[in-house]
Amino acid sequence: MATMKDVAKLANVSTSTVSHVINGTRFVSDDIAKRVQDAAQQLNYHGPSAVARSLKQNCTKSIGMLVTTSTNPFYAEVVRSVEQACYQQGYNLILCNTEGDAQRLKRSLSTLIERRVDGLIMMCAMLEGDDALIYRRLGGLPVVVMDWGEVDFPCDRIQGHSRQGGILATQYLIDNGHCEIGCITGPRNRQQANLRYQGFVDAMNAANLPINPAWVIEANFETEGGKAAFAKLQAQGELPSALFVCNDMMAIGVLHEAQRSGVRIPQQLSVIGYDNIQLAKFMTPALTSIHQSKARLGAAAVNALIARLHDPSLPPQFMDIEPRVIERASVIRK
Amino acid sequence: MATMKDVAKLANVSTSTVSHVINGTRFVSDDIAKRVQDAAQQLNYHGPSAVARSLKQNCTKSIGMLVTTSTNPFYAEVVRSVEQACYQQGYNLILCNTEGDAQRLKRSLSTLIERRVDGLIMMCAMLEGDDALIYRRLGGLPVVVMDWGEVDFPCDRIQGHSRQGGILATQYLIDNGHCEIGCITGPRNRQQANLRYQGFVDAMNAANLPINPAWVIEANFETEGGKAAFAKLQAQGELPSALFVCNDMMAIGVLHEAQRSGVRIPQQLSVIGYDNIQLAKFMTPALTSIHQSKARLGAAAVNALIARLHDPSLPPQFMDIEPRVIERASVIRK
DNA sequence: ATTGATTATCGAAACGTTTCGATGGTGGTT
DNA sequence: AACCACCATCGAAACGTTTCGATAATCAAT
Repeated sequence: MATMKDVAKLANVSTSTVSHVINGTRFVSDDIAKRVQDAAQQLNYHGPSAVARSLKQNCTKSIGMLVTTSTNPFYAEVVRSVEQACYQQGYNLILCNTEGDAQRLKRSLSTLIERRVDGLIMMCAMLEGDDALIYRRLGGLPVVVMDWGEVDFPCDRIQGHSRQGGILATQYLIDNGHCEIGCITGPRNRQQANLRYQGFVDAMNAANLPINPAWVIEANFETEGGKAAFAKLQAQGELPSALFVCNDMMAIGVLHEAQRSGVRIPQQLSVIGYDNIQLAKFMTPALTSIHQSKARLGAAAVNALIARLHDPSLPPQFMDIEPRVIERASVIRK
Repeated sequence: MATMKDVAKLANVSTSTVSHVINGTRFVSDDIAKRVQDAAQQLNYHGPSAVARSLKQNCTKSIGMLVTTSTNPFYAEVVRSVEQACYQQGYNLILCNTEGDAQRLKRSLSTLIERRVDGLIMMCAMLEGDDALIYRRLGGLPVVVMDWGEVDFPCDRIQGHSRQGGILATQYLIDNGHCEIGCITGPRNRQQANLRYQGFVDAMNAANLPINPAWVIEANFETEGGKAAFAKLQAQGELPSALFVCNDMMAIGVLHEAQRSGVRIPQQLSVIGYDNIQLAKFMTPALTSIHQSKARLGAAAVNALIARLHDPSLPPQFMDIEPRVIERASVIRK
């Protein structure tokens, strides 16, 4: 692959001149510029090597993203919007799945650091205990955290406004005349999962409705988990009249299991989900859900990162994206 | 960030020695090794800069992937398996969405080349006409194509065995006693879409069944497209007794629209999808589908790429992944 | 004529590694 | 004592850029 040197030699100018012509970074007389262009063309020179450039400029114009599983539709949509924002800002995205594996998270983090990404977006469970020492390695690398967990290193945070979302969902059920409301939560040790549940509690309390502990089930944010949770709920006897399921994937599992066991939704049981993934509207019945803009989440993360690149002294930023209810067919007025 | 030079200075050895100690690339006496380790620790040195290393070694240990939309569940699963394979082989994945935009494809391709990725995986519609000139830029960069389209530059190809899959799906419907079979295809200018349709035609012909052109509808592989296609089908009058929908996303649209307009599936209409995306089993009714292993597709692509890196003289490779029927509840025996 | 400002170009160092051909020291063989 | 082989380490060049200070030429003002 041809280099600037080659071009310079052929055009009989110095490499610096080539660099300036290619980048348009300072004035070069017309005929020399042309000579350089021609030489470049002739040698099939295509773009300065980003790796050499990065070495010299000490910045790679790339950002790393750690995500639990990029196939989860919610994550997938966020990843996509992150990539989109990167593209618009001239950055590239290096994507790493952790699959919930601490070892893999550590190794991926290390390679991202070695690759000298300019910043990091983390949307995955974080390391705890001794493993967390690895964050010391970051050495001032800007990080945006998009998910649960307390973090003991300085970073920016972008989140859905989960507590408010939980309230919104529950209130919506209440407003539709439901009093017996259950909740299928995500893993409660994850902050966002817990906040959604807290929102549920808040709304129930505010409405003076009792919470039946048998109707509160902790699951894993996966479809299978939702399925299992519903089976468990059903095995216990009496069903509530409505269910706040803390993400759409679990809600899909609930819908499926309900249908399988002859419980009609929404006639016998109303269900509201959370995340409003793209497929929610195509479920039968179409899933009522709490929408949080994945596009805004992703864009906000990238923007926060880049803002910090420009001014590393910025105080840690927190940003919540407002949720709202999307009414569809899985909740019935009682 | 500390460099090898710094470590070398502190440990009073040459940078080359540091390099060898860090990489374990040749014997170094114990005490010197220790001195180096200590110095590294003290300076908080973490890993050689991949960018400097890449510059010197002329290989980046990273591969680029161009994909139409990473949120599409099928693509998402393939991307994930690609990333997984990369991780296992010590590579990183730079992901770029094209969103079906030729301009964006071109720009992404350019930056990937400038970044000197070691190889490229393309799972997106390709450029045509003048734009295709850009492939000349590749200059010997190994490319694996995972999708439709004739390609006029040398590359490896990994694909689902779409024609066979189409036959499989159709034959399954026939085996279940269906004679009036329709087909909702993807965009026929895409090779894979067309092959699936061809498989449909093959199987129908082989069984001496007539193909009713009114029951063959071309759509766009999206949920909305499936929905629209079904609406169109229905507007035309008589429905077939079974439908081969050429991907699961469209099948989901069909299921949804059918339910909305009171057509019972599978009682009135059997449906078989294609791809067997993760959510297929959670639809109501659970979607019978043609499975193609996304994990194997992704792994095969990465392996082909890396094989070629090791031996660039390899002849172009073609690889098909075998499809098979996954029986669920959306097809009924007639 | 000298100086100064301006313009057009160049040359060399630097970025952080890896690599390869020295180099100097040690011990064993003749 | 001279030679050789081997070992541990070093030094310098190279990778492909960018950047900054230097240089040379032109022209205007003193």
